[in-house]
Amino acid sequence: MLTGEQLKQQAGVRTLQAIQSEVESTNKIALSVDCVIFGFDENKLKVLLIKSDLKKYLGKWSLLGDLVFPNEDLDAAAYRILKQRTGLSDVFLEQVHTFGKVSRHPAGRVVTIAYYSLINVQHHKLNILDNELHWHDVKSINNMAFDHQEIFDTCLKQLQKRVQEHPLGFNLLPKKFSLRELQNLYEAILDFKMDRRNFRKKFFSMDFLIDIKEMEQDVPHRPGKLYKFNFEKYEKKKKKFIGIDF
Amino acid sequence: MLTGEQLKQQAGVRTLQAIQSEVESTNKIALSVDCVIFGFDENKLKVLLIKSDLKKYLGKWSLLGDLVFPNEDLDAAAYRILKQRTGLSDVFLEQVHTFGKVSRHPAGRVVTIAYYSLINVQHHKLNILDNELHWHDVKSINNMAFDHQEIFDTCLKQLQKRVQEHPLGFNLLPKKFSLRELQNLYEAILDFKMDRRNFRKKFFSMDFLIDIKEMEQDVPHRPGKLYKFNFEKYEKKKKKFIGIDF
DNA sequence: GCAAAAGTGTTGGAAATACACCCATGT
DNA sequence: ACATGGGTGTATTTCCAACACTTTTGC
Repeated sequence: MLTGEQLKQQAGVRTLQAIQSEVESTNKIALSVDCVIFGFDENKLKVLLIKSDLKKYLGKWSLLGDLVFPNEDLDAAAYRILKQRTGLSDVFLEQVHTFGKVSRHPAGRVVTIAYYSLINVQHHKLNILDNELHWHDVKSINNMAFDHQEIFDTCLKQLQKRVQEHPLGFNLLPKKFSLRELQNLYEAILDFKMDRRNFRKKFFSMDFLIDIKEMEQDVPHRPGKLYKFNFEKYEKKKKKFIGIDF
Repeated sequence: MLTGEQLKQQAGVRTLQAIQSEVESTNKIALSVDCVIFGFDENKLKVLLIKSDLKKYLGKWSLLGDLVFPNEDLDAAAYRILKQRTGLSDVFLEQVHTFGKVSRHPAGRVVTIAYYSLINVQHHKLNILDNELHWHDVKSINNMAFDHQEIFDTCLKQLQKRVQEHPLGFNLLPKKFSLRELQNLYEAILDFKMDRRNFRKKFFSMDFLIDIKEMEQDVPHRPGKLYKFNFEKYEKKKKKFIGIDF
């Protein structure tokens, strides 16, 4: 059992000076950010990975990440990585989970904050400079470096969940898209086929798709209408209670 | 524009030695864990807070937290805090989000990982040793120390969401509970009234409640049946697809 | 004219909602 | 007897799932 004083000592009832001295001395840990960058291409969900060059993980793929600078916000670090690797700003980014097992990194204690990001591959295509960087089909991902497999799995699950609750998916598509593309996207993310008629009914009944009076071009079949997502209208609607369901 | 070499340098394509030296030298940040500890008492959702003793936040309430030890897993740090403050082990704990604004803490750069925890107040009642520690009705929480208001709000929203999707709520109740207590719990967490008959129908149709053939004692009205939640049966059921809905 | 995907409605079942009365217990 | 909450059933509506044919375009 702890004495009251020890309890106070250990539990944060310290003077600012005491905390400051701890912060400045012993209890420091390296912090990194890792980004699971998703793209959608050829009707498949892809993820951008880089080859690890550490001997321990030679030839394995790893997520894009970097240490967080001491004077840098966490989100800013994630955006920095995205900018460096894809050339894109203003991309969708969401923090998912922080991974901090003591020995997760061979270089010492590194706690990493995982984000996932959704980008439009069309915009990005010309910006891959580094030939160690590749898009991978999410279905073929296994055996990554470090604990990146776990991080990736967690982020993919998060994406699958979120895409059903919020209109995130549109970040993976061009501004103008057909309903077929939208359905292909959902099928790729969730990994199962849906009924085409019910899918359309669902989205039309939400009433967030704007018919922009344009058609697909250069398709070898009847062209479909193109739509934009009405984010403003969506934002105005306050989120409803979903209901207990487990 | 960055050169290829700079890009490599900045983006993690470094030797292990280079990373090690960074990890060991400059890019270190203090890490803490903050716990939003929820309880349920007198039909109200409560949260356990401590009075801040920093001059800057004098008299304001703050979450229970502490720095993470360099050789300690993140979850272990959170459990340590819970054990110290409530005397309880084996409590429900879930990581929610990591907060890392550069100047969020007056003592320097401290990134904090927020958890929420659900405890059974009955078990805990005798273990509050520290008189700076108090249960607060969540509805009356405002103006906390540091950025703890934001952390608290985030965790409460997370709880509200999760409790609708998973059987977490039972962690706040005694092992044996009546349906009335269960409904009161949901109403307290979600902050609205539900129809009693439909609530019962819902839970009975899930078929996870075990009738333990006991009745409430010492109630000034007709006693209700007591139930336990069948976690094993729940675990066996694989999670279904929910459906697109936003 | 043929291949390929676009576009379109109906129906049946399941689940959610709204709603009112009798029952068991303590005082 | 009465006050309090326990326990139950039904009708209505809403939402979801299943399902097939005609149309438009490119080749």
